Amino acid sequence: MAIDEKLLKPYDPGATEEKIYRLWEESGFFNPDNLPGTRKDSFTIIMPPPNVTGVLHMGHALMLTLEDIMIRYKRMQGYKTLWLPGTDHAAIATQAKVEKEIQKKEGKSRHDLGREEMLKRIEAFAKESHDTIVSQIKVMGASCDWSREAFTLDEQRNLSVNTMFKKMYDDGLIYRGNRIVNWDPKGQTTISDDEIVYEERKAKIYTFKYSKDFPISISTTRPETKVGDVAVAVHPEDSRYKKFVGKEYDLEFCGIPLHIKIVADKAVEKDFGTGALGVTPAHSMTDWEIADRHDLPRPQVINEYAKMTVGGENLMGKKTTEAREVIVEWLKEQGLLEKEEEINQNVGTAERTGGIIEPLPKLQWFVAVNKEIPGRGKTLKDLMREPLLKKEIKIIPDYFDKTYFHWIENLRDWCISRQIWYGHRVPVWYKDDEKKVSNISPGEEWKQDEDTLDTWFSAGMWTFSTLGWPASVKTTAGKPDKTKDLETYHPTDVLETGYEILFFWVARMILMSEYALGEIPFHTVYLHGTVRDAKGRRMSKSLGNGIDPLEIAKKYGADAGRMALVAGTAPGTDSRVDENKIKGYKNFANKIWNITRFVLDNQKEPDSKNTLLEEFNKIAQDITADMENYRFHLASEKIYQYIWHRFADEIVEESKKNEKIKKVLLPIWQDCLKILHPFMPFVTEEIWQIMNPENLLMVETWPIQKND
RNA sequence: GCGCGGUUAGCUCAGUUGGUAGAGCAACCCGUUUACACCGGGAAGGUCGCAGGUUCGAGUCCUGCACCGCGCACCA
Repeated sequence: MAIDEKLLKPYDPGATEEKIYRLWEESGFFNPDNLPGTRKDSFTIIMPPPNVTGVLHMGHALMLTLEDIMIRYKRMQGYKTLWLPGTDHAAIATQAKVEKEIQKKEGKSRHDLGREEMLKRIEAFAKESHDTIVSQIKVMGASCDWSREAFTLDEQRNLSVNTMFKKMYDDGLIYRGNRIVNWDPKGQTTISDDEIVYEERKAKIYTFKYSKDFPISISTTRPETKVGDVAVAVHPEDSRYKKFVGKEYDLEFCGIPLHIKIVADKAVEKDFGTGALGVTPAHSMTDWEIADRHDLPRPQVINEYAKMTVGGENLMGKKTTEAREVIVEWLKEQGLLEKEEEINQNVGTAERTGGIIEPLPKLQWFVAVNKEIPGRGKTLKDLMREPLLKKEIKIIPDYFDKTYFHWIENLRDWCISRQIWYGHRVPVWYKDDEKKVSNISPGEEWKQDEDTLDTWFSAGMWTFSTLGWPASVKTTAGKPDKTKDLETYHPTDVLETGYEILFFWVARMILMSEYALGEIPFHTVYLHGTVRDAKGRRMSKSLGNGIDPLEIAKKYGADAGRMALVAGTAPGTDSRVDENKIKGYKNFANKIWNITRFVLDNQKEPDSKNTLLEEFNKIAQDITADMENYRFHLASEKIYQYIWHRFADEIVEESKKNEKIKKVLLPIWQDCLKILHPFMPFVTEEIWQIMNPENLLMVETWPIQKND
C-alpha cells in the first residue's frame, strides 16, 4: 500500500472533520433503515432536545459525545441503531428572550405587538436558533438520523400533546381549578414548583399585633399581606394559646376591617417567632392549605402585577414593597410594633425571568398526581415510582434513585397552564356556555383557551411523540411509518441527560409513557454532571466564563474535545474544562496519525499467532465490558493507555528490532482504530479511509462481540 | 430540618465483585537511535479527611465525627 501524502504532515482536524461528516451523512447509515446486514435488535436513544434559545454549550457537547459513543458502539455491534435528534421550543425561556430583545430594540411589549405578530417574531428567532444548533451538533460528530428530526412544537407533536391532554381530561386526571399557584409578576405567568429557584436574601421580620385589643402577636416579613388575613393559627399543643382557639375577633387593621378566627393547626411551629401564624390564604401556599383544613375564606389582596387591590388611597394600587412601608409606618404610629429583626430568608424567584414569585389564587389547569387512574387502581405517582422499584428502569449512578423517590413524595398537583403565547395552546374550546376538549379544533365558531401548556408537558412525551404517537393521519409516503417506528424503537434504550433535570423531565417522561402506552420510556437513565470552568464555577452568561465547544473544535478538533470531556469523567459527577487536557488529546490524534504512518511503512504478511494478539484481545475484552456497563470514562482511558504507552512506546519500538513483531502491527492497529472510533470518530475514520477507502469504519464490526 | 455526594500524588480527577495505590498536567534528570518534539527514556512524589469496627486482608463494607458542595422542605 502506498503511503498517502497526507500522512507525511501532522494531522489537521480542521481539514478533515467537516469532510468526514459529509461522507457519513451521504452514506445514509445514520438512518437505521439503511444499515448494512441483517440487524434484528434495535438500540435507540432519543436526543434530549436542546432549547432553541441560543447556542450549544459544553453541557450539550458532553451530552452529544456520550450519546454518540453509545450509538457508534452499538452500531458496530450490529444493532439497528436509531439516534433521533430534535430541538425544544422551551416556551417561557424562548418567549422571555425574544420579548426582552424587542423591548430593548423597539421599546415595545408583547401586548403592543399582539399575539399573532409576537408569535411570528418568536418563530423566526426559533428557526434561526434551530439552524445554528443543528450545524453545531454536526460539528461535534453526532451520528444522528436527521431524517427523523423532531421539534417539540411542530404539527405532529401538537397532535400528540392534544391527544394526551384529552385522554387525561377524559380520565379525570386533568382538571381546571381555582387554586393557589406560583405567579411570576415579571413573566406574567404561572410556573410550576420546580421552576422556582430559592435565593437567600436578608429580610426584616416584624412582630406586632393587629390591634391593641387583639390577644396574640404574630411575626411576618410581609406585613402588607396581613390585610388579607382571616385567621391566626397556633399549634394544637401550645399551652400559651389553647384558651384562644375557636374565638373570633373583628378588628381594623390599617383602615381595613378584618375578621380573625383563632384556629389550631399542626403545621404551625411552636418555636418559630411568636408561635402564632397570621393566616393569609390567598398569598401563601401553607396558609392556603390551612384555610382548606379550617374552611376559611380566601380574600385576594394582591393582583398579578404585585399591586394592592384593597384599602384606601394609602394602599390601593401600591406595589407590595411600597405598601409594606405604609403598613410598618402605621404599626409604629399605633404603637403596635413590638420587634423588628433582620433575618436570612429564602425568596422564591422564577428560574427564567428572575421575578419574585407571588403566590396567588388563579383559575388554572392541573394534572392530578394523587388521583386514581380509572381502571388501573393506581395514581400517576405510582406510575412514576413503579418502574424503578421493579428495576425495569435503572438510573446510573444508582444513588440518584433516592433523590428521585424523595421528589415524588413531595410532589403536588402539577400546574400545566401558562399565560404565555409561545407553546402548545390548551386544547379546550369554548362557545357560549359550552366547553369542548378535543385534539383538533371543533370549528371556527369555537374559541380556544388562551393559555399554553408547560413545556415539560410536551417534553414528557418526547420518547414516543417523536416516534409517531398517536399514529398520524397525515403520514406522507416516503416518510418513516410512524406506527412501525413506535413498535420497533420503543421503549427506547438509554436516556442520557444532566442530573439537574431528573425531576423536570425524567420523572415526567416515565409518567407520560406509563400512562399513555403502559410501558417504560427507556431502560437506562445515564446522568452526566455539570461541566464547569477551570475554577470549578458553573458556566454562565453573567460570569462570562462560558467556553464555546465550537471554539474548542476549531482549535483542537472535535475529537480532542470529545476525549477531554469523557475520559475520566464518571457518571453523575461534575467536571472541569481543562484546556491542557484537550491539548493532550489533540496530540494524541497526531500520535495516532504517526503510528499509522509507521504501521503502513512496515507492513508484513500478517501473523495470526502471537502473544501480543492475545494480550490485545484481553484488553479489548476488558474495554468491551466497560462499554456494555456504561463505563466510558474508563474505556476511553484504557484505549488511550494501550495505544500510546503499550502499542506505540513498546510494541512499535520493539518491532524496529524484531521483524516478527511487524507481522502483528497491522491487525492490532486496525482493531485499535475500531475501538477508538466511538470516542474519536473523525481521525479514526480519516485513517480508515486511507487504509480501506471502500469501507466506512463507522459500520465496521467491533472486534469483540457482546461480552458482559 | 430531611436527604445525596465529595474529601486519594503539587493541581484536576479515575479506582468496576474488598486482594501489594493509578492517569493526565506540573515539577526533576537524561535523550534527537527506522513514525511522531503535537516526541522518547528514567527517577521522584500518597499514613487514600479524622476516629472506631467487621475481615486473613479495607481507598473500597459498617458506625460516629469534621469540612466542602448539592437537592428537597421550611421560610410566619
